[in-house]
Parts: sequence; C-alpha cells; structure tokens
Amino acid sequence: MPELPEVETTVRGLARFLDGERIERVMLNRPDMRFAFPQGLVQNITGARVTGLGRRAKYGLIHTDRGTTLVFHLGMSGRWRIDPAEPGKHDHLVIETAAHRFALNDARRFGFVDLVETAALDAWPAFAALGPEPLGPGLTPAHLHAALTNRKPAIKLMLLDQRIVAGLGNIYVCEALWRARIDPRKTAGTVSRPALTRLVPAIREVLEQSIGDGGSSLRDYARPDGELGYFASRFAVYGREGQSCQRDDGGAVRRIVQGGRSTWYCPKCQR
DNA sequence: CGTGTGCCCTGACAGC
DNA sequence: TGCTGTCAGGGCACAC
Repeated sequence: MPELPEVETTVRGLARFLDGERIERVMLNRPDMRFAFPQGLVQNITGARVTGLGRRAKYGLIHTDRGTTLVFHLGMSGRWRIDPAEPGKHDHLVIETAAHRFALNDARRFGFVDLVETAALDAWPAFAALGPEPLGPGLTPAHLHAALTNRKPAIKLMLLDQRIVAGLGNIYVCEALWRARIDPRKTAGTVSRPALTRLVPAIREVLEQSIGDGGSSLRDYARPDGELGYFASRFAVYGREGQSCQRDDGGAVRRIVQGGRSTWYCPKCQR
C-alpha cells in the first residue's frame, strides 16, 4: 500500500537491517518489473556497502559507497519482504547481506527499480519535475495558490499530480480533503485561500499520523507476510461509502469517480 | 502547454 | 467448484 507514509515506513524498516551493511549477493528473478532492471545493477551493487537510506516522494532510496543509489518505486502492490521464510511468487529482486535477505515483491509489477549516480539524483528525470515534499518547508498555502491558479481540473486530481505536491496518492488526498472540508470536485483554481490554508496542515497531519501508525508496526515489515500499518482503521472517508460522516453532521460518505479512480467524500461538510 | 483517456499487470472478491 | 465481472494504494504514453 505504497503512498508516502508506506514508503517512509518501508524505508525505515529496511534501514534497521540494511544501513551500514555490505551487500553480499544480488539476484534478479526476471528481467524486468514495469521497466527492465538497469544494466549492470547486479555488478554495481554486489559487494557495495549501504551508506544510508532515504525517500523522495513515493520513491525509496538505498545509497551505496559506489556513488550509486538504488531507487525503487513500489507501484500499486510492491513491498519489501525481510527475511522471508520461503521464496515468494513475485520476489523479483533479492538482496542479501551477511545476516539478512531482502526481497522486493510486486505482484502487479507497476513498480520499478533504477540505479542512479547519487550526485545526480536531483536531475534524475522522475525527480526533476517533482513538487515539494508535503512534510517539508516547501508545501505552503502560497505554493498551492501559485501552482493551482487558473487550473481547471478538480482539486482532487491536481493533488494527485506529483508536480504539485510529491507523494500524495488516492487515499491521503481523499482523507486530507475531508479534513480540510474541501469538495474534491471543486475546480482547483477556485479553491479559496482559506481553504488552501486549511489544506496544508490537513495534508501534513494525515501523513504524519499514518507514518506514526506505520511506525508502530514497523516490526511487521520484518515479517515474511509483510503486514500493513494500522492507519487503515482511521480512515474517515476512504472506502467508507454509505457510512455516516465522522463529523456527525448528518452527511453520508459518497463515492464518485474522477479521472477513472474512486473518490470518497462527505457532500455535507466538504464544500 | 494543459487536459483527458487508456493501459501496463495480477489478485481478491462478489455474484451467479 | 468455477466462471465472469469489477476493482485496486501509480504513472506513463498518447491524442487533441
């Protein structure tokens, strides 16, 4: 379930066992995921030492002492299995240290991996156009106002655009809009300044709470079954069609389709 | 350039 | 039991 909080949780989980360790062995179980594995991947990182891990938007970063960074995207169904009891059907990339095994498992293969010169990460094509990190200083009402002015698509769709804000996905956009009481159908350029001012902390809080919950279940990521975090139990609108709004305002959560994907919201309090 | 649509892939689940 | 249809957390290519 990889949006920003899940990638962050995954990276933290990996770092506990991988940071500072030497990669002893690398195995590819197929030539590609969404894209072909990069040329020279196995050769480059075999024997390398991991010097740190990080995250940018929904991308996980594994830095090595070869001056390279293994970048991974989990797509829709990707996850890392740590010390799996047995090989998984969709373990496409497996990395071993002296003490642990890490398997990148992705049934749908919407995820992918690349190997990038660490010094040139910011220029990596997928990173070059990204908007600000939602948990960093760059996400402000002023930024949103500037980025959304005169934009015609619905605010929901614009928030999924990684060039506007980097790291939000369908779940957290729905949840943040509910928290900020903004109608997801509203034309992005017409969302009021006060509403954008509510939206910024709403985004931050929903992400931070989810990371907190994922963090509380970090050890689950070290289990072969790769259990998910607990935040799902706190969804206010996502997947809750027909249920009464948690604001107890008499509204019922409604599901609509925008850009071919589901949106859940409360028509009563989100205006 | 901005905008809208279709599609990549497998698995889970509902309904018959 | 097994079939069919629908849906799923993302992002890209493409047409207009």
